[in-house]
Amino acid sequence: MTSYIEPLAQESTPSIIADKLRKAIGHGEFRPGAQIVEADLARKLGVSRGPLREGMQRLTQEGLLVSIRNRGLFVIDMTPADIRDMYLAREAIERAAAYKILRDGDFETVGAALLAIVDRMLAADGDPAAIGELDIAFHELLVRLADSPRLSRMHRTSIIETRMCIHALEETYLATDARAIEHQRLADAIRTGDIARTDELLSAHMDDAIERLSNR
Amino acid sequence: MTSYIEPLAQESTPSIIADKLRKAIGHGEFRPGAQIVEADLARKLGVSRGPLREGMQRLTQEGLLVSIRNRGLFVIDMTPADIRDMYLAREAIERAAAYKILRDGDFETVGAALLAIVDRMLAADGDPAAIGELDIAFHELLVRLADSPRLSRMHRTSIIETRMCIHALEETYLATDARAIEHQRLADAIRTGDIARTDELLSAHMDDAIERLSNR
DNA sequence: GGGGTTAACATTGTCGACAATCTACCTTTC
DNA sequence: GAAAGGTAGATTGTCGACAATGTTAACCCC
Repeated sequence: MTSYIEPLAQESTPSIIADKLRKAIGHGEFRPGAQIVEADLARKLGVSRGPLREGMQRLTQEGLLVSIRNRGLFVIDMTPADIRDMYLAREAIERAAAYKILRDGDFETVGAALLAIVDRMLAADGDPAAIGELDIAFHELLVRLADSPRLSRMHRTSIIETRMCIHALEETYLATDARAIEHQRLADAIRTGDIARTDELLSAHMDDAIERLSNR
Repeated sequence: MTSYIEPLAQESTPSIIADKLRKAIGHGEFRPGAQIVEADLARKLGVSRGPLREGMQRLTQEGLLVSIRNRGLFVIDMTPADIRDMYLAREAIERAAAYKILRDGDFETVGAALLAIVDRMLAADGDPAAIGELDIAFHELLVRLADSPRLSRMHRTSIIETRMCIHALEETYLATDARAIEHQRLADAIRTGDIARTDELLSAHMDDAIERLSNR
């Protein structure tokens, strides 16, 4: 049971703006390489340029936007090298998360929760968009259940970048059951507490993803 | 040879401010838990509150500052749980960096460069401040030589947090040769390309650090 | 004396305006 | 005709002022 009495965290305007921008970028509302024009966006969001700029600085810090002085802010354009680097970072984070869960977490419960997502993937019956979302949900849940503020924060950025990639090539996105099976094996390894196998599967999983995204 | 002709990256004011703030926090100029008063700081830095706020948003995103709405920004106070979480993240990053170097980098050169730092640690002859700086330099170099923008960016935040911890208890900081030896073993493992041993030593190294910082 | 209300102060949040800079196009010159 | 120079437009960078909010302390009432 969670108490109703908890410190109420009023989010600051810049953080709300940052969230909205992240979603927009992840869902392809801003194309990679596109310029973010402050005045336009401020008008659309109904705020002035000040808070908007503050929010955009957050995304710049995360590496989702790149700043060119006196020119403006641009959405990052993921080169093949960027994709590899992003998966390197994601693997580092998710490995640490899995390791923490396996070592001093309730890996059986976590594994079961992950398998529930796999079930929904299998039920999605080849719908690329749905499977893509569930794929991301799987990895988000894995890191969230590791209960590490730092890993979660770092992971969030990687997830947005993953979304960008998936969105950029949704049409050529392979939505076979193979994806679901891969996740199922991983969840099973976690559920049974098999560290070595989890490590191996996670590593292979990332390599597969790079492979898929590079051969477009 | 590096060419003199290269794209000149003019850093934006917020990013310069963010750098200065990171240094100040890392070196204990702002104590953990202290409030950052915008007007004062803006005057000291010779800028207006606008760019300053943008820079501070970056540190908020990194988790170095926490924002309480209408109250202000405060330097993070590292609880024991935070220290553990920080080392979890640092280990994840440095492991990935070491792994990348060992797998497809020039691990002999990297190992040699790291050993050079160890030599300076041994030559520092027990000076806590010098050894602390070299300790950090060792880990910074390790990640930098992995040549991964994302790992480097994530690592930078962790390093500031490490600095905060070291600075907070510099007086009780153990400056024995044991620290240098630990790093020496690690550098040697990398130089000889021994993945398993690097993994093991890195993990033990982080556990040691947590141990040291928790038993104050 | 404890609890509640009120007023003054300090600090942050937001905005609009102006200055600095860059890009693109047009003009001039050889 | 091509290159250099100049100009207009658009966009970002910076600032100062004002509004909103929270805190503190004094004061009053019970």
